[in-house]
Amino acid sequence: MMISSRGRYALRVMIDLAEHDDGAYIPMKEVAQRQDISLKYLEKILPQLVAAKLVEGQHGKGGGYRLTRAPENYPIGEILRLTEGDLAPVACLECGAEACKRTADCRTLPMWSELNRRINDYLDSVTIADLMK
Amino acid sequence: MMISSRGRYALRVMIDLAEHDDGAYIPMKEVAQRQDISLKYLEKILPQLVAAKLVEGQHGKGGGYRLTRAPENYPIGEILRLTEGDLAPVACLECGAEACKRTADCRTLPMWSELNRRINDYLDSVTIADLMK
DNA sequence: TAATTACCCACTAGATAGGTAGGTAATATA
DNA sequence: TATATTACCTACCTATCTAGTGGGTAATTA
Repeated sequence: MMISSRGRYALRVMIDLAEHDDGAYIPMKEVAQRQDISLKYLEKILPQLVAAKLVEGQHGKGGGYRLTRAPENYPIGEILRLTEGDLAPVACLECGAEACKRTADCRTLPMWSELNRRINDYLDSVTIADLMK
Repeated sequence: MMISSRGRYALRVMIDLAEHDDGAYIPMKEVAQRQDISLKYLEKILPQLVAAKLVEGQHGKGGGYRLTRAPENYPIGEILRLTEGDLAPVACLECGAEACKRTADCRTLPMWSELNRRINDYLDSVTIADLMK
């Protein structure tokens, strides 16, 4: 399995924020209840989304989170690459991967590259707006 | 990351057997040396390939392994689904997965299904013959 | 000032990956 | 028949990762 709970939860939070967006901040407590996800666990994921400016957080009463873009401007691939670290199907295609010595005449590398391209292309062709009710 | 060493090694063994096929059995000791993979680890993978009749094994001197089909009749997807257990990108699409209660109106399930379809379709469109030198 | 909310840090149980060690069973050859 | 060779089997190990929990602090509003 390729996509962990972290990435799937991030996606569900973003969709939830999009579907309940009325301009106000939405506290994560509400999202956690609606989505039936541990609030504590979400609190570890959200700061990463804030740092990447996918959402903005506001402290205090009346605070919470809110999207920074229109839903159609969030490609799913962007959210997953951020939260999962990478979507590469094999280790040698991961971002910081050190070149393996077999790279030059590796029989399988071209196939992995093409698979990687297809996965990313598809996930970048879908947006949050496509997944809303 | 989605494809573990187990699946990648299985693939490299199959390609090695295909490239060195002269009708005789090829001992795994040779393959392990050529591919620079732990023989002990390969010995844990091969019985699974034998059980699925992807290769046949022969004991004793002059023994080893040999492909049971022509290289163009091995879709990569078949080998990987066997050795990896599953290629599903998310847990809820795995073979023995119990239905999650959100399935009915899950926003993300259709996307995961389509991704799953694309991954399997591509990997089934490539064969061992395509990966040989 | 009190309540609320984001955010930070440390810890943990369980699962999995990627092996290693030490054998036994089957087969060919001398 | 003896020996070497090879597949194949069982048990074990260690490091890493996942999906959390617990206990706070900082910022903001009412």
